[in-house]
Amino acid sequence: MRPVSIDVFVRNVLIRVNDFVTGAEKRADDPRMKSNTGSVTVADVARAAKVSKATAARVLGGYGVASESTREAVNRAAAQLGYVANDLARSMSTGRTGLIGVVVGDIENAFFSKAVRGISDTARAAGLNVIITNSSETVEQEREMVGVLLRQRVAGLIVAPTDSRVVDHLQAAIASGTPVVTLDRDLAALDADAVCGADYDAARHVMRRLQDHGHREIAYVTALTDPVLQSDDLGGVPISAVRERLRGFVDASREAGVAQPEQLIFTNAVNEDRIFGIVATLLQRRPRITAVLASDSIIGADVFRALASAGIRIPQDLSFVSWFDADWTRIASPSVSVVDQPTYRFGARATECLIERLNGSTSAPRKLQIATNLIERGSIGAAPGN
Amino acid sequence: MRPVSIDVFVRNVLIRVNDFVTGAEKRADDPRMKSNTGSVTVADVARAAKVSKATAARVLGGYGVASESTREAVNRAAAQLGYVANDLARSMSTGRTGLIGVVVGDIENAFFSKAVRGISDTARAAGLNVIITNSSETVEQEREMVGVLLRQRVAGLIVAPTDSRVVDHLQAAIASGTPVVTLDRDLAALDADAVCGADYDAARHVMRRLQDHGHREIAYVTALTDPVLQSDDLGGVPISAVRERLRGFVDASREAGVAQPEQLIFTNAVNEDRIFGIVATLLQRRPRITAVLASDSIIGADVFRALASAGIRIPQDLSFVSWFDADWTRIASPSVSVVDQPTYRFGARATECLIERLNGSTSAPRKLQIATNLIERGSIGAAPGN
DNA sequence: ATGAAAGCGCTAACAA
DNA sequence: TTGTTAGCGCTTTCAT
Repeated sequence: MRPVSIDVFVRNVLIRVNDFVTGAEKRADDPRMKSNTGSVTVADVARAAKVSKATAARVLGGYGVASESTREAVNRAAAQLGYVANDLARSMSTGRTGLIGVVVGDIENAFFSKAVRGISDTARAAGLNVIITNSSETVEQEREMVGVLLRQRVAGLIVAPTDSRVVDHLQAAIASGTPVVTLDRDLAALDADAVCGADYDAARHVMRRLQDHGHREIAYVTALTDPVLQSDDLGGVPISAVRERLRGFVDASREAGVAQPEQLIFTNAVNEDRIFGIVATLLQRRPRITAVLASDSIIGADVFRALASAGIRIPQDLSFVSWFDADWTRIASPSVSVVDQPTYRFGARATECLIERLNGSTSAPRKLQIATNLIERGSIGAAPGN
Repeated sequence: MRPVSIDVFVRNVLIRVNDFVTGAEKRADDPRMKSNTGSVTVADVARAAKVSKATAARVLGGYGVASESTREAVNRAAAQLGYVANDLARSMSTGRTGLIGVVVGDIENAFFSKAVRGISDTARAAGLNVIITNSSETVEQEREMVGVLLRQRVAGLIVAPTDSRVVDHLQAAIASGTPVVTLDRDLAALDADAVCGADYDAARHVMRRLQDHGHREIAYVTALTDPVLQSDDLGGVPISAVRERLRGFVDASREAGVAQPEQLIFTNAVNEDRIFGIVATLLQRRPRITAVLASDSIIGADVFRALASAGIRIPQDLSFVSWFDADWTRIASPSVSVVDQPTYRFGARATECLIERLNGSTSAPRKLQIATNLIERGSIGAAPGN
């Protein structure tokens, strides 16, 4: 027989909970009446199960030991009262939150949402939860989000940093004991693990392929703003992934005998209008540009449309390659050749790195390069005779 | 002159922090040596600023009052020590976390990532933070994630529920005082606010449009599994959005004189292979199917490719409409007409609803319908003579 | 304007 | 195996 008195008491409590909605006064008949969160605590469960708080906590928290009978009694009481553990309190005591903080540039970008999936899956498998935030590719928001996550006391941080010149907030995080792994982008000035694509190699590989098809005047379209490209070399480019691609592009062009490859970099591809404008000017250029590289799939999509609406035939008139294997690249006609970035794996590896750090690894920062291969589809053809 | 002693002390501390990396022993010269998180606390700041804990907490927490001079002293000390507030402790005391929990079906789906963006923006504007989780469209994971969020003591929940027959976990959340708003899908059995698209109307509108073009034999492709469609009516369909679209589809078909519209519903469109198979059988049917509706943009993308690879010309041979204005629909050739679901707005409105509840609103659950309009592009044409 | 002390819900010694 | 007692870092009366 179950202890009937408890059942009755429970019903009473539940009714009260419903009556007052917030549950703030659910224990109105309890002289202490202190609860501000309105939730059932270990103390409540302990009382109902007629054991000490510590004992109840042990079985509820799954640590320490307890006899089968008390274990049962506590669990029953917990179930009846609708006990929900308070992870905040638990974290306070243990000093561990089991939370991983993530800051991506743009969650709407398939590149990142796929990476986030990789992070979530890997983290969950390790018993960690994930908080995802967005920087909108601005340092201000990035800094703010890092602050929010640090105040939430995340165990570690995975960040796709917006600007390699701004590392103080991440440096501070590391210094205070919160490991950081950067995603897709490496920060030379930061002693942190980094998981990136092999962007330089990928760019060179694409260029070689194009050059094999007779292309020389190849354009590169990027969201980068003008000013950062002013400097002689590419040192000013604030995102390593972009910089490495550009370096690969420039080196390969130069080796193929292009005198001024920098002039074939088209910047400010930040929205549809800009991109249509870029494509228009790009098509005017003489000697004729015979191939175009898009720095990411968002840009690529608009470049493709601009090209199509300008009546350009791919690949007869012009060859085209985009970074990232987005959905649209297989639906486009012709289907678009892409540099496949396995971003799910980026996320998974980054999380694994972070977990190693959480387990105490203090080895030198590791800079991981994930191989990216060129998926050839229908958008690369021979350079038209010029 | 700054108090030099503090500066020196600070350096000392900082050096130690770096030496020991975790910072766990940073106050090794402090006899208490109790810190397990390794972070600077209000007590540390108070001591450095030579004020009481309460005073330091007041200025650091931005509540209560303090004289300009102490305010300054405290802030300086905090900056020098690298104080980072502990939101866990803060939440413990105040009983409020300022966190919104979100459970979506699939973060990789642009539909949801856009909604998530709407949620994040709106939440942040209200000073709330967001935890995003994934159910992978399974009830088990949905339940688990709701549990995680509840234990994290989120202030409220926004959920895209996977199965309208499983509401106990959400019911429990509401009963214990955590408001819930469902996104994209309504749960008849749950007394919660819901923000959905006007799916029934949208389906009827698309159908009317198609019928105006002479179409009668119109197919509907959905990820729904067979069994749930067994019942006579559509009552068994576990996702309201899908159900409403199907109802609209069936009603409109019937009104146009189609005897058995249910037979034009093609189920199990869960992956590329299945969808190519579905399209193959769909094309065999006689009388000939002249138009196809895809239940979402993931399905739509594969249907479009299957159609294309089968050599079907759109819209001459067949008209095609997909739900959701995904990227690929404008890149496809012809561009695809879509039912535009402003999911950013779905997310924003859902968050607004939730915030109203957090502010104490106890009005009856509101079921919001966001209008969805048909964006006509190039994939709808006259039905070919049959 | 400032300080002392209690407490949020939990875990973690230490005893019994 | 179980209970007692201190905290975790913060907020919040209540005095001063």
